[in-house]
Amino acid sequence: MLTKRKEAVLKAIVNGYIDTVSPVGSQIIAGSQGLSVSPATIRMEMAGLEEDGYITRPHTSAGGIPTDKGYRHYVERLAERRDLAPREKENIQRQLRRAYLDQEELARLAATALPKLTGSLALITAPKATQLRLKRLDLVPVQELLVMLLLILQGTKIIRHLVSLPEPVSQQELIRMGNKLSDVFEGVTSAELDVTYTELTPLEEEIVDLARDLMKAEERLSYEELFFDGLSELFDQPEFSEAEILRSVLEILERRGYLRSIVEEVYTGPGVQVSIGGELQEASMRHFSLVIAEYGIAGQVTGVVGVLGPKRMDYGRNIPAVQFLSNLMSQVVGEVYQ
Amino acid sequence: MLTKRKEAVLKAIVNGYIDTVSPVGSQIIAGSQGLSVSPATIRMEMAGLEEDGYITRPHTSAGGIPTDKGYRHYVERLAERRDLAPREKENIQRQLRRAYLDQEELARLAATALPKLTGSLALITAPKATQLRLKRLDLVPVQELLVMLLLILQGTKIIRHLVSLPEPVSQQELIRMGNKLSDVFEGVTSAELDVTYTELTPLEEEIVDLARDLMKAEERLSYEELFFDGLSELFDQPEFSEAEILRSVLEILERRGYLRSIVEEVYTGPGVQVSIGGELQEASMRHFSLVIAEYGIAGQVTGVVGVLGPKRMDYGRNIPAVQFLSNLMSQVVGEVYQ
DNA sequence: AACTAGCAGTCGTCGATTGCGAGTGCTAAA
DNA sequence: TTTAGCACTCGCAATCGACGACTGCTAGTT
Repeated sequence: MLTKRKEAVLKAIVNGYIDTVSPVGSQIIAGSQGLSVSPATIRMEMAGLEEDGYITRPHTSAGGIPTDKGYRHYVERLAERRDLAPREKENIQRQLRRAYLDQEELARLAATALPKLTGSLALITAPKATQLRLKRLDLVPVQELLVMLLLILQGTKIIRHLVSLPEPVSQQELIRMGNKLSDVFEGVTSAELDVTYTELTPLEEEIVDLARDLMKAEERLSYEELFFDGLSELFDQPEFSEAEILRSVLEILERRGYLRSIVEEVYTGPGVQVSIGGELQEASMRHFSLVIAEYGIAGQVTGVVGVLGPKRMDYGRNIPAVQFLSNLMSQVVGEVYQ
Repeated sequence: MLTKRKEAVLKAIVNGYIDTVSPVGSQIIAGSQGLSVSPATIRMEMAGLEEDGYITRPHTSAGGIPTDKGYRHYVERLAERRDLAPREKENIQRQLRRAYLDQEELARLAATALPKLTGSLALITAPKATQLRLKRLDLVPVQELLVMLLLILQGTKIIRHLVSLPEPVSQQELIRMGNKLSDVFEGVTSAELDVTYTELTPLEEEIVDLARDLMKAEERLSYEELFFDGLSELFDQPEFSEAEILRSVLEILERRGYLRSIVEEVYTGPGVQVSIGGELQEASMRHFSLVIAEYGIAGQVTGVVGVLGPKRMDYGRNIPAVQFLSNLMSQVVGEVYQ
């Protein structure tokens, strides 16, 4: 357990380091509010903090910088949360309102808004329903032996697939089939899409089978596509002035699979989650922190929203920002799903 | 006009610079094949080339590096085109085949394939039809007073839009309307979507009006979304080891509007177009070249495919690569549009 | 007249050296 | 327990010089 004063020193170090991106020495700490002791005393405390693993020093005679453990303590107990300004909130709200139809668009818009607020890279997955419901099924001719199967699902989601026909089918017939199948299976989940239900022609059965497979495949998908935005915001951070670090991050971002796994792994419960540096596994993430939260309707449709930034990001601001976006997106998604 | 030998020297300089990314001196040039004269003679030629603006020197006693003018001459007359290996072609073909339904997906896949081939960033727009044709119209209930209007267009494109109803309409009625309107207006262009055609209820008229507006708006859109991929490929290039340049490029890429305008401006005719450094306007593009080509069916559906890379990219390979992708994508798009 | 060998001179790069200043750890006194 | 003082440690930036890659020029060769 840290003493009150040690905590104050740690807080000053983290705040200072977030500010200046360089090791902070005892004199500067002594000058910070709430600590009216001499630098020498501070140094004693720093020695203690170093021993306990909250800070390190780049070299013998340099100031302290927080370790992952130090950041963690800071995030959990020391950082003062500063909510977004009402103006900022309204702005975002207005932007997201524009896209409550297309949920991918929603995610994309959110991904555009976040970086400016947080100085970090935004990571967002489109909302994903755990159970899909069919609202309508269409068959649209493309070529003589090729039709597009269109599954329109609850929540404005659409699945498309090309189907090869064994023999030509008239457009009238396709429309009839679409109407019939829509009629029979409206509002049904993938599990309930059963061909034994009614009397169907062989071709109709085949299409229903295909539709079920498509819906199941979609449900199995762990997450919708992951959007990110704000790379340049990230690159503005002084600690990333070396191209090497940037390169490694870029590589990871382009390997989307990895990011998805990180998002899933990190995510362990409701509310905003913070992962700092080494906590993210993967060596090249050493210099980064991730702040994420789930959004949507629990058990029905959910997605993930978060930011990836330098370890020394402004947690006090970013955590509420992610929180706010998560709530807002839940609300927007909820409107379409009732 | 350049003499044969001056051209040979220029070619050696460009090739050498592309290889080593550092100024190339007279001795190295003298050693290159096809030039059996002494370095001193080369120096004379180099002096001439410099005077004519084909090369510069970073400082008095350094080798030559090509200017934009030098590259231009190289691209147009000197570079030896080297086509992709059959193996590479097959690979790409196989990849693109997977997505001939979703044309956005097609663009995305192409954008993933190109960077590896060219060591550059890929830029691709999804195919865009100059004139849209309606294949089907659906009305799907979302909430009591909210329906989703779905326009299914030729070429598997879909437009979605939410419509607020003045009063509740039964699902049966919505389906009936969808079928009726699909029936009346099947295969029609936006210009022909005219409410005076048949007898329609006020609500139906309203929907047709909306559909026409949506299609027109879509047609007016100058280009579909622009995809890019391969940033890390770009960052591997040694001349971009300074973070400053990277930052400026990233900013431009995130300002998608600018890229779109560049693509449109640069594009002036059929075949592969090359723009080098300063030819791209915009100061921060000084170090880059763009190789782009149109694809699709002229006058019907077109998109743009290209790569953005360092000025010293391998033009001899990248130009055929872009050419190949343009042809391939034209073919794939053609299959859906017949 | 065209080419080349030779040479003096230019200029960037790299490594070593140095001085400076920020910041520490320790000791001894308050 | 706190603080003042001081010697000491390091990183950083600036300076310097040696080195070497090239050039431009001149004078001689083919």
